[in-house]
Amino acid sequence: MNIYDIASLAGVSIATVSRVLNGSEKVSEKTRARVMAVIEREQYTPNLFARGLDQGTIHSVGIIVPDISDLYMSDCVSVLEKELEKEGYSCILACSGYDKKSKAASVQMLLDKMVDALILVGSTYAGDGSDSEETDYIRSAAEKIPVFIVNGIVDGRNIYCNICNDRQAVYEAVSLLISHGRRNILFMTNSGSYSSLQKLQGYKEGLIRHGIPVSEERILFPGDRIHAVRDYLLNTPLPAFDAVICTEDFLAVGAVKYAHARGIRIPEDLEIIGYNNSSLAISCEPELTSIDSRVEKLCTNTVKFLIRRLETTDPVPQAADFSGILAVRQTTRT
Amino acid sequence: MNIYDIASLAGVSIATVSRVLNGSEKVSEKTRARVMAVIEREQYTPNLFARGLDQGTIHSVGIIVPDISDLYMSDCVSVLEKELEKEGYSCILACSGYDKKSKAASVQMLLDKMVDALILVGSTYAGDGSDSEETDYIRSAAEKIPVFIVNGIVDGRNIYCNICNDRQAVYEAVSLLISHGRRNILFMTNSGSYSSLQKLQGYKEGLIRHGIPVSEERILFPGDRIHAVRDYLLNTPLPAFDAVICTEDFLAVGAVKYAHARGIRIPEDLEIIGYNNSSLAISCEPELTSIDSRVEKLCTNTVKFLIRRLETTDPVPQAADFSGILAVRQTTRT
DNA sequence: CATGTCAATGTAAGCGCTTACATTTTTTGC
DNA sequence: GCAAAAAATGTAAGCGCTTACATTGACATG
Repeated sequence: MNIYDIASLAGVSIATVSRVLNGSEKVSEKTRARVMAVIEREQYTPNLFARGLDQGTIHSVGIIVPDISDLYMSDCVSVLEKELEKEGYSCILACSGYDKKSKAASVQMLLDKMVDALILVGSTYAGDGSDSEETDYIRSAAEKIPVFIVNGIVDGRNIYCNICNDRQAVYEAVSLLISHGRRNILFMTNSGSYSSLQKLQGYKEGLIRHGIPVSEERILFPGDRIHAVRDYLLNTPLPAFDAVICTEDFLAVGAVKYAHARGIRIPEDLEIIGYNNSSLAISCEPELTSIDSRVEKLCTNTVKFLIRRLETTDPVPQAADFSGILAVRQTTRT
Repeated sequence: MNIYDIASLAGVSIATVSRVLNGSEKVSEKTRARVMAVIEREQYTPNLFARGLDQGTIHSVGIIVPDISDLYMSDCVSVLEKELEKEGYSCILACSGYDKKSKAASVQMLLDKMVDALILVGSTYAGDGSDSEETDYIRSAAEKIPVFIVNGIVDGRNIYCNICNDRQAVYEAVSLLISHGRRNILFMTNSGSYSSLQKLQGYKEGLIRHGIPVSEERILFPGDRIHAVRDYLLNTPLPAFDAVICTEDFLAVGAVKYAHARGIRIPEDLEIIGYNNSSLAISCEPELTSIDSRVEKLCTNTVKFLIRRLETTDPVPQAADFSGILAVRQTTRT
């Protein structure tokens, strides 16, 4: 069943059917009704590829996430999909994994699918200083279609970033803990991503601003050496540390677990702050105080930028950042 | 840059370029090399829509999940995407929400996108008995393209289901608890989905087989009445219940929380079993014993069925079921 | 009543590919 | 060295749309 069939059934030309389909004005009410009736009756839907061939787009965008099982990323995808659907775009999902090679492969795969734009969730690893090498595949994709990054920064033409101001958020978290009398605050992270670095930066600034020296041994990377960190948390006599800021809620849950194992009271003897304010934060015991990284805001704004970029000629900001918000629960004092 | 450009740059006809592109045998090595060189140099990728127009497919499948933020579903999508990508199919994701209307809308949306098949994750609600009405939109989609269901059952032509034998898994969990001397086992669920009903069935069968009467007041639906359930768990004097089987890990985490609040010892006084063996199960304290619902197996098999259905004429089973496996951790005795 | 306007509709040329069929070139057997 | 077979390549007809441009016919104007 194609446009010719519909045309002959309705006794009009294909051009008229096409006009009805596309809501063009130049059709009399009478014919429009007749054609619509046939379309309805036959349950006709136009062939998307034919339309795409003519127009160069089928209104799809590629979304790349390293790991869709990650709570933060699935939250992002959830919001992105909802917003894009509203605008008539479909989402082609690619789970890239974390290494550069496979990310680049996912980008290429989506480019081949002729998506109108690319959304990358989660920042690139910038920790090793080879930032420019890490992101060259992004820049090269951006030569063809606009690229939008949620929670990461890559600069370049046709690349648009939306980030949560993690540095500021952690800075404020540190300040809060210090106002509670904490002096020995640990920082725990498991990645060298752009946002993790920002968080670390906020941590350091927070300490320094309050005259507390930064000690490298209070910065923990369980990803690298899970056992060392475990031993540290289980065996270091208090109050060698009296608070922990984690860059992921699940790290905070881990910290809670070790503290419980030692009989440390939370939040009296130890305050713990997680990150992302995920569902984990409210389903564990005690409920986690956590920094809300504004997923909803970041993602709706990303789609706003995307639509503006694709469908208007209005200028689109290269970057937007939003402030994190501390959701206070049971692992910090009030 | 299109196939004509490549053809003239390489000094051949477009048919030859097309043959090179599609790996057809009838091209001499010499010309193939020459054409490939030009393709490479110009970074040419064929227009997918043109190809799709001719062949009627661009090798995409629609995946519908009620909520991608749900751990179970994102796990499914992760596996599905990985497997489909291997086979050269891309995934168009739709987050449908839970109600029938919007599920039907998502189905229609993906049908319009001309996907080759549909994968529905999570069962339909069959709890109200109106199963046939609930699933008619699935059957009508199945008239056009094959539909694959992960963890749910809808029967009909061109519909293929992969499920975890939840009934059996819960039956075995109940048996285990009874072998530990438990008699007052609660069952907690938050949905009326097909799989929840199966779990409930397994629960009842387990009790009956061991001569324990089924008591309706031991079957809890926090979704319906969260406060009533909360009160029950917080105030009912033990040993009115001595074990809980939950149809979701997060329900189990909630149960742990209430038990801790009362100072109930786990697993000595109360054993708790969760479901899905999610990352939640290992990140909480104590770690949850949980029923593994075989997501990996279900999803890889779904893709296996799908590929066989789309690319061969071999018959494909209408349904496959796999057994759940109990992952024993700290919330049950050993 | 001839003519110009304008709204409604139709005609046909792409969009960039694949592929059946036609044509040319190479190989093979004698 | 030639005919026939085989291999390589080319030509052109779609695939199902959109849309610029052409045509038609109704109506108003002088």
